Amino acid sequence: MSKKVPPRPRNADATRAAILSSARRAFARAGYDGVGVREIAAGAGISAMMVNRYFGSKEQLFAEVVAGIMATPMILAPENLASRSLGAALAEGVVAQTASGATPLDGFLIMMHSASSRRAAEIARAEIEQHYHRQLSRALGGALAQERAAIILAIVAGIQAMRQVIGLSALAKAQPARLAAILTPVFDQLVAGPLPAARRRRHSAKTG
Amino acid sequence: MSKKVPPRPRNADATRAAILSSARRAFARAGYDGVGVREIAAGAGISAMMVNRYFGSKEQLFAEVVAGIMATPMILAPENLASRSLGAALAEGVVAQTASGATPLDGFLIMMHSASSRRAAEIARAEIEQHYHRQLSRALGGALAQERAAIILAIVAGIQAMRQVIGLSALAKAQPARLAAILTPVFDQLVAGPLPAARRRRHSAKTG
DNA sequence: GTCTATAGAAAGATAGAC
DNA sequence: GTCTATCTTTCTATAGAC
Repeated sequence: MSKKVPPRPRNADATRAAILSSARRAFARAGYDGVGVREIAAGAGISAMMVNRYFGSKEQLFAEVVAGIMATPMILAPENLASRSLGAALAEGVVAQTASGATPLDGFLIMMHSASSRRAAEIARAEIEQHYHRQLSRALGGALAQERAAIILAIVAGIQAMRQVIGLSALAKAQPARLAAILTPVFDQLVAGPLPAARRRRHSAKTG
Repeated sequence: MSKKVPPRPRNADATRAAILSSARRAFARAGYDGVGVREIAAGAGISAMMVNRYFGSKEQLFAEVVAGIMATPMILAPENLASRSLGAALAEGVVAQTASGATPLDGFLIMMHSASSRRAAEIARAEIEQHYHRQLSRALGGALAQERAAIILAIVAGIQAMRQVIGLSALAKAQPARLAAILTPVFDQLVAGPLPAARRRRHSAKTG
């Protein structure tokens, strides 16, 4: 063959974006350790070498992917939290967005799948605390706000994990409305927070 | 040196148990992909070759570790569920057992850390459904028992993940009593299940 | 039953041509 | 900017001596 393999049109921005997109999909599916740079490169339609040329290392690429995901608003974004009943918003949001292969929560998938890598877990923890936990703690306020926010995050992560990662039948096949009905009072309770002792026994007894 | 390296005393049962113990610790810490047979062997005080000699392959060793864990009762064992307030038992149990490097919940850690491996996820799902979810659904009873049981499992898994895998500060550093105080009403609500509409507002108003 | 030594595959990262 | 080819390391698994 006299004609060389036609080199890909040179476009740094497009290539960089293609790598990020491919990496996001790959990390969400198989985690940091479960995917190689060759596979990521193939998904972007380039050769393996380019990944390191653009991002320096697999680890730096992972960090950029995680940062990009954290920069996107999601269920716990302030807009959703301020608009209506927090409990209902959280319940409906988490049920809807963990249903199918919804991309908005790639972040949780990536973190779950990458948790076995020490470095990946550290990156995930830092980003979660900076973005989600900080925002949610402030939105909640009241006593034990940090602990309540952390527990809400843990519940969201647990639902995500059992539904999409493990694929627990009772969650994966459940009717969304039923799950939301179960979860709404749970989140409502966590949003309301511990009532002062004097009021504790009157909680939810208003119309009794 | 004329004296050879003294070979380890030959004891098949002890060696096998040592490998299983080391593997359990290693898998819980770093997941299926995150640990090599060399490391497992070192933890058992033997050479890497012995792992495959005893268990055939790394995957078979993993399967035996998981099976061994699932055979052991834990927080969700029927005894605990039947003894007292289910919500309080669940809350105190999960808080206490996710605190330090408690071994009883190695199972959750291993599954979380190994979730990126397709085979590991399948093993985990089958075992969870057969043991924990089945037991818990029966213990709960009532409407939507399967969904409620699955959500309880998801919450336990989420707390575990955020506390021990991710290491979210607000959970890792929190006082156990405070976490239990927040979680008890959450679990109580899930254990009680959705009340008939006529009774809903009287829930927890008994001694008011 | 246990060891040392190594085969064979796959990973991340790099060199140098075009 | 992109490629092919290769370096180096690390992994699982096996062979063969003692």
